[in-house]
Amino acid sequence: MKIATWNINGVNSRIGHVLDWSAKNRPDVLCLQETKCVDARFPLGKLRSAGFEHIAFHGEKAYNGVAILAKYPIEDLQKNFPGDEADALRRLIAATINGVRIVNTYVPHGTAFGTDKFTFKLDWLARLRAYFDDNFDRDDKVLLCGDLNVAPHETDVWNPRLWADKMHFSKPEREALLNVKRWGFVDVFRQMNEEPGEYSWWEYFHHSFEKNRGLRIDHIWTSPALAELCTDCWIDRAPRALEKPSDHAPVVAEFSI
DNA sequence: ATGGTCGGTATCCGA
Repeated sequence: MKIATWNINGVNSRIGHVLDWSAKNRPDVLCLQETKCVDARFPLGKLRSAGFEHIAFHGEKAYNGVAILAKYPIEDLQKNFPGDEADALRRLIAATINGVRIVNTYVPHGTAFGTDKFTFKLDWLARLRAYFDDNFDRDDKVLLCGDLNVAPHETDVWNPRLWADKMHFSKPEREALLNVKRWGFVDVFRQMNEEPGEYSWWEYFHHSFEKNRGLRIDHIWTSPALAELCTDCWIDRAPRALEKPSDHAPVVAEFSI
């Protein structure tokens, strides 16, 4: 079973890239973030034609939005945290597919230190941890993926000294994300890859991609039980080099399921 | 260490 996560930065603007990449890489599940469209504008027909018979999505006008595209049936679909208001930002969608509980998230960016949006980011990550405490068992097959908007370790940042006090790598953000990880998650990308210089996001400017000045902020984390079944995990940089790319690259994991 | 660059239904905002 091949599961991928990709912040697409506008699913309608990037539909060609999604279709091409899916045809070539044939994921069984593709989790998208930043679809940036209301449900009525979600390109359901095109994605169904691409072989994703089972699709769940949860979007809003212009911002946020998450989706799960799958070749197997989707069970126990959940949108946002239990108890969220109906108008809460669309940042989480979860489903059980082939016995794997998949939680696809677009963690808040944070915008700037000292703002309400930064507090919202830290609070959201605390809620994410509580959500796993309340609803999940480490002995089950559990997978958290998405744009987690934090690079957890120095090897996940092209220049840790420069980024030490910047958004995505500040101490409070790293601590909040590592607190989620302490639920019991295994970072399956790091389980499979120890080398530095592997990133999933590069700024659009300063030729960041060409210089490989990026951050690893898109992740696939699993429960220990599922990590044992992981056979490979990689970041596919190819779509980031295309014309009009998303600023993020897909992260892919394979499991012997 | 900056200036720059995207998408959205937009002429700024969020990233």
